[in-house]
Amino acid sequence: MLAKYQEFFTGRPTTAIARSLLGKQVRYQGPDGTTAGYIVECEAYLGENDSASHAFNGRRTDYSESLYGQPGSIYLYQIRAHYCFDIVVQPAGEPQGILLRGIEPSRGQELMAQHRKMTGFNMTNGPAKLVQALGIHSRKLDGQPLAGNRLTVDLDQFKIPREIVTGPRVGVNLAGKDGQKPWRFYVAGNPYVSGMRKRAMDLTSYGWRN
DNA sequence: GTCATGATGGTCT
DNA sequence: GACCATCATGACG
Repeated sequence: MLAKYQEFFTGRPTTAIARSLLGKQVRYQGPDGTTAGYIVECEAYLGENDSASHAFNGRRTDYSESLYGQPGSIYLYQIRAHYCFDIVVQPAGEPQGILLRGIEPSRGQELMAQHRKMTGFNMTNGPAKLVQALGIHSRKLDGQPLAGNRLTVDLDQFKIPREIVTGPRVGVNLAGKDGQKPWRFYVAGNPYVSGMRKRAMDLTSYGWRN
């Protein structure tokens, strides 16, 4: 199982891995129940040469150490009063990652609403929102492998996007070298994509082919 | 429904 | 002491 994850998260450009992550399912088995959702939005961070990456110019500290770990492991970090969740990709020592920015709840919606104290699309349409909705509120899982973990990604059961939209990443320094690079990917029309305009939402199919 | 603003906590120099 | 891969709110149209 571990081998399957390592294979999926290596061997192709990180942008290609990010695209193929759309429609896969994230699942977390928390103490109060299981929550899950389909990935509808993510961003690629390309490591030492990416001005928006935590590892830009080879920066390496205890804080971001897990970004340098095995492919298919968890990079869980804090930004202001919130937690965000990256999947580490590429061989160990190559600090690239994919930030999950939006999921469409598929299981444990009531639990998510409790965690978020909110309902509807606002529950999971942002990187810190989805982490909170799943029920994660610490960095305990930082550095652990996804394979066999209580926080994991299901690579076998997935939905297929009708169309994938590409654009500049959110919240990064636009003036930086790679600030405008089109390394954000999302399912066109899905209402759980962060910042999705209401008129752009496809409320019939949510942007899926199946 | 769109936009600007302030709160927020930990890390790094 | 500055910097942030953010979020919720409240003002406007």
